[in-house]
Amino acid sequence: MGKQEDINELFKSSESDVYGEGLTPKQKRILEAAIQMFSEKGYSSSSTSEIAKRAEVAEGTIFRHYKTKKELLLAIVTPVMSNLLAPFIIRDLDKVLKKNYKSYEDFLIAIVKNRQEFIEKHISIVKILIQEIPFHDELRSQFIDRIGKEVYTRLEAIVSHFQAKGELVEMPTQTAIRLTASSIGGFLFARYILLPEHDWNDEEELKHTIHFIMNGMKAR
Amino acid sequence: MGKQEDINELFKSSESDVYGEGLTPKQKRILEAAIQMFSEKGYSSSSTSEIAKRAEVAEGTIFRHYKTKKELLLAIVTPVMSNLLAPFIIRDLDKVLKKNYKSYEDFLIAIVKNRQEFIEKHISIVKILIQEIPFHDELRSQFIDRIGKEVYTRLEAIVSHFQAKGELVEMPTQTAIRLTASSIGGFLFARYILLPEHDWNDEEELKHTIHFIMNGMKAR
DNA sequence: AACTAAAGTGAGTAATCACTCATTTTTTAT
DNA sequence: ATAAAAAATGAGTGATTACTCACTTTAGTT
Repeated sequence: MGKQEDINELFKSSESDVYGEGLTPKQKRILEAAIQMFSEKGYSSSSTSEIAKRAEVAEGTIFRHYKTKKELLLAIVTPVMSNLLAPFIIRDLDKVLKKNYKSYEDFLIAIVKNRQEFIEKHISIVKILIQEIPFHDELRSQFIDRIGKEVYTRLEAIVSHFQAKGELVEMPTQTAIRLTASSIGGFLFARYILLPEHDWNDEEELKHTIHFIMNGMKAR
Repeated sequence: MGKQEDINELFKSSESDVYGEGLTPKQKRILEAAIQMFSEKGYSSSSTSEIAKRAEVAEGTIFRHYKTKKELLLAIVTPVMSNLLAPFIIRDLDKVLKKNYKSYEDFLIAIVKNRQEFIEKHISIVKILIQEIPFHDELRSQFIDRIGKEVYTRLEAIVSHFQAKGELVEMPTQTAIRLTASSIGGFLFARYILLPEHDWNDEEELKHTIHFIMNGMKAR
């Protein structure tokens, strides 16, 4: 059904390659098994002993690589958190906007298609992230401080940019961002979490969704 | 901060008054403690022993009233699930629509204000419901079969009604419902879950949100 | 007051939990 | 080939888990 996670690509090394460059085969199996279990049963209903069993590895091996169970969770979830919203964190955003996107609509289409690919590829981990964020302070503060605020700042700039061009109606940028994000987030949520088995026409739905946003906020 | 749950009102009796009419004082304290803990730490990270401690009750008392821990969860969550979407399940919907709401906009304003009150009152339990639905088959199937489908049918009728009046642009009703629900759900999510501490101007936000929906889907 | 049913108790149960560590196996460097 | 380092093991740890049960207390009825 869903595509397999590409463990190698996502977990290569956290920041630079200061940390070890590769993963042990068994370490990979541990991550795969943990991702499976966490997304199926939730973090705290998943026992390390069953993760070990699924990975066909001794339980001790898990704790050789990850000091605690929570560290294992963070190792899984942190890289997607960083990459999920990465496209929003760009230098010289203003130049990029002027060059690449002549309308808010173009910008939205590009960003959604791009993020949809990513989500599709890492849907299990995205699920875990969404599920566990409310219960782990480290996760929440990491998300809000490091990612959320930065992304929000960029989005503010983008919306202001197109408002100044007279393309979007004047309303608090905060509200504009919320409405845009809700519409797109609502689509992705319905598409991948609520009714993933439904027979979706992605192209068509995306078109409707973005037209809806544009009409809803169009300056007239 | 948040308002207290009104245990008495919500848990009076499941269906008719066939079941016992009231709750023991200790039973009430158990429910209050469990709601608190489940919403703070999640269902499976909450132990029955700590629930008992918070309720100042012997652990055995919990199991006198609820055979299992999961039965306790269902006792908490089922009544809000029923009441949350109850206003959508109305007989003679068409008459109600024609009499009470002359536009889709009026309908939306009424329904959102009504549901916002309910969510505000029972926000902890709504959180629990959202958190636990993915992990409990009984919950999910109950929600989809008994509530979801019925509500969806009504919404379909409502959207068709206003499309026929020429008020809404022609698009698949499914898509129209999704877009409407995303916009409103996005507001409620931001308002009560993502940034509950933010200084919200509810009236203003609601106005923007509904204008956004109306413009986005207006027939022109 | 006497009887009954329901409510409440808390010590006890087996199972499971995350995690440790002494030891063995495998990989790497020389 | 040999030594050193890293990876892997699995039996064992005390703590905690959901749940039971024989028993006591409370509430309601006559």
